[in-house]
Amino acid sequence: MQNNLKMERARLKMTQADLAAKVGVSRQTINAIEQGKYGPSTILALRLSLVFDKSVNELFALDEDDLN
Amino acid sequence: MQNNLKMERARLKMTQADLAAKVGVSRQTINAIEQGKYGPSTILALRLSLVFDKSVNELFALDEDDLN
DNA sequence: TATAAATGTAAAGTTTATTTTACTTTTTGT
DNA sequence: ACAAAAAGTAAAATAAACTTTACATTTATA
Repeated sequence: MQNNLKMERARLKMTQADLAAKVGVSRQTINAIEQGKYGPSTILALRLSLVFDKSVNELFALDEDDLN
Repeated sequence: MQNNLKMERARLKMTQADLAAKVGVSRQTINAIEQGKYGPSTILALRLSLVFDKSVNELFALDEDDLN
């Protein structure tokens, strides 16, 4: 799964810690997701959607591996 | 977290087993999500988004409990 | 260029998502 | 009404998300 978190976060000039606090997870979780180590829960994706004012589909996309 | 899976699935006249097969999870997972027992991963939410041709934000919504 | 802030990373632990098996209840079709 | 299909449920197991602590590296700034 791909994502624009790093870009969107830069757009809002937020640090990983800022974002983590805003969506209620640890800084490491944000970091891991940005590094593509794993994907978020849908609840977290929706919270990020709120913060960035972008749909989950705009923030996250399936890549080849995820398409079946 | 709330969702319209049951509705959307009805719209496409699919059974829980059909849907499960199409998105690559077990029938019980679809059932549990429809019953609100837990939320899906973002990967699964995106796959459901594909099947129903609806955005993740249209399919799933945060409720009071999830808003902080 | 030194220091602070931000980011990356890793291991061990907890919680939540998902599977499998199996059974019960409800709905649909004849 | 009966049989078959679909949906609901539950327990035990595994996998994935997330936390905490701790430290190393990179980037920004005085």
